[in-house]
Amino acid sequence: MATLQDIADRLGISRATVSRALNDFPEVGAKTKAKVRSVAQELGYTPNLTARKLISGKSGMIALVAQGEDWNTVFDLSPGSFLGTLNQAFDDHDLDLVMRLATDRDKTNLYARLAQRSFVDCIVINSPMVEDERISALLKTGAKFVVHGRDAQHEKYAYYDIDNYGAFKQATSYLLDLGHKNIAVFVHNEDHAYARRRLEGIRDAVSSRSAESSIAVYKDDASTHFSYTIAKEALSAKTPASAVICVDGVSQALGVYRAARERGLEIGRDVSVIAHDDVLKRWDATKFAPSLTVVRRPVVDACAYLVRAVEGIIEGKPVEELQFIDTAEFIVRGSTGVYVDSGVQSTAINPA
Amino acid sequence: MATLQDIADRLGISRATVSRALNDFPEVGAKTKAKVRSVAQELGYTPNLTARKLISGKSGMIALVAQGEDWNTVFDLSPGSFLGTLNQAFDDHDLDLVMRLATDRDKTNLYARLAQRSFVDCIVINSPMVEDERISALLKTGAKFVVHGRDAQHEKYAYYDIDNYGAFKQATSYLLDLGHKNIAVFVHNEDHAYARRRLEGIRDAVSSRSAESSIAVYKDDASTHFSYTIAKEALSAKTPASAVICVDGVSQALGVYRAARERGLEIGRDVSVIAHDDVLKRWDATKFAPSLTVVRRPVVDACAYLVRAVEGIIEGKPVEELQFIDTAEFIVRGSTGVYVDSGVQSTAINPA
DNA sequence: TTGAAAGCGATACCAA
DNA sequence: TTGGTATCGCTTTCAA
Repeated sequence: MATLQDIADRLGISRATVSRALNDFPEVGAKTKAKVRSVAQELGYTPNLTARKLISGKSGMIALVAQGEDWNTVFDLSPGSFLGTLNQAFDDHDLDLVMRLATDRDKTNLYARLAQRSFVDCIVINSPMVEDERISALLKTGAKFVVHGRDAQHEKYAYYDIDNYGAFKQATSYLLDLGHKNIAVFVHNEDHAYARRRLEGIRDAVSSRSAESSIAVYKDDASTHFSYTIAKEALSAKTPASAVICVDGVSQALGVYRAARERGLEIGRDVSVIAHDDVLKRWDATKFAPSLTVVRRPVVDACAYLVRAVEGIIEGKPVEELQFIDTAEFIVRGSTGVYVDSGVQSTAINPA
Repeated sequence: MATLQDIADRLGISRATVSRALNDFPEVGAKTKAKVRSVAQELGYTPNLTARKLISGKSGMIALVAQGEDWNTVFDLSPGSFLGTLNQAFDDHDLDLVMRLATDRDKTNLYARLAQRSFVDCIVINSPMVEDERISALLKTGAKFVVHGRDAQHEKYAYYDIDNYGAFKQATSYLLDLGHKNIAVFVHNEDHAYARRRLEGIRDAVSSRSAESSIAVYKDDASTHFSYTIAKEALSAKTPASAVICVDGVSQALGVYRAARERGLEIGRDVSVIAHDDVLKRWDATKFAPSLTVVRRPVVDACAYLVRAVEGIIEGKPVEELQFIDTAEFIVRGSTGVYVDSGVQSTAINPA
């Protein structure tokens, strides 16, 4: 529990000098610095972040606040490996990322407390809803925050998002080009801003074509064994889907693969599948058989942008300079192929 | 950004009185309190936790620090629903739980910084190793911490643990009583203290019997599709296992069920399975077919104990009073039955 | 290059 | 019941 004063007493100098020495101020002489550092080491000194925060306003701690009843819910949307990368990115900039679960009870209250008066320098929230009250609350209190994703209601805040609309429009166009006419769309919750935008992209792609193609949206409550239940439905409908778009993530594709297998349908030939790639370690899109065509968020870039936005917010930059919309990659693999009439065998354009 | 002083100025009283009023001290009169509260409300006052922490030493924040490269690794050991319950328990005691991922780079350094000098009042770590350097580091710095689990090397710290040894000894005895002689044991990492203790319980149960029963331990690196690979091995060995104990969790049992099904073996009759129940929402032991016999940690109790230990540590109680070892329930369900000779059909003692 | 001293915003003790 | 004041540990002018 050594303090600056302890070091100062030991060396017979003032605590101001000790502070400057430890913070590597240029005016302090090399030998003074060395002496101070060695005593600091010896006493096991570590700066008291609380005192530092009180005077300088900075603690170096960032909070990621996730909304949900338990962490499983959160992780369904934002997988652990992403959070690991994010953690790393903050680490590299000497920022400590802590995570806080906000249950529905807290809702806006917690955010205000955390950001306005608490120890963290900035808070990060993710997966906003189309109309997100957390963002409203944070804006009202003048808190420092960054959003991973973007709602549809507010404008003046820092965010990083991908072009969900464009990416899913492109993916859908690709399916239409392959000749698919009945496309099933699986979605957990349309009130998530990202889901809404992806659906818009899908719908616009379809309606921009003159051909009589159509989509059927299936709600998927995330507890139905990786969308298996709705996949069975979609594949056995009166006009069965020849292609499925999984809006939320690759885990949904597991159910489609299983349902297709059970009906004797071959993925990539009889049924095409596209999913959003959440970069889950356990379900790697490239390990699917056949490998899965995906729309992918560039994870490392995303993390770098988020860190940049957080640093910008801390420095007080205008939010207009901290709004990033990235393009998502569309990666064609083996799970998509040209449409073939049901019952008719045909060669697919899959890679071997 | 109103401060105590702002409220005091407004009312023409001292900031000491305002502080007492807001903290509901008995000596402050009812009407003074009312006036103070109304002005506080009006100005949107919220206490500055940083200042409070500096003087009182308390912020009301607790950090759960988990070791692992990413959160997936962590969640494999400590599932999200448990953390949700824990979060709730701290909430109920007006404590904020934040989570921090510690990668191997940080290791002991982070713990020292976080606990000794930082904003949190206490830190919680979980799943300690048999010899855990985090505990060493925390003890050395005199930090306030609580362990979920218990290592085998240190003594004087607060913890909550279940009787892993006793529970798995009981479970193994049960299998032996049913006549099983070749028992396979699946384990991720024997260096985890809980795994070590469970294995000891299993071994002691076996060696306390005169009969010639034996166990075979299979290492399971958690990436092998829910232990399917080692399950195939265990069931097709020269002397195949008639019973499997999954040390780490119910997800391992998925692989056993699959491997058994593939070999035409019936779980609960040809192969008995016991797992530790990690209370994963997605893989509920009662939803297995047949339902899974488990050793179970009482989750709600565990959380309550952990909160109690944290509060005790904050109040400065001696750690000896904050060491809890709970019994784990052994719940017999349909996945365990009397041993039958291979090839011989027999009625099992399963519930219908 | 260094030291003295003024805060940061609360809490807590001692007087009144 | 209230006010004045020291304090928590640090950063940051202002002087020397």
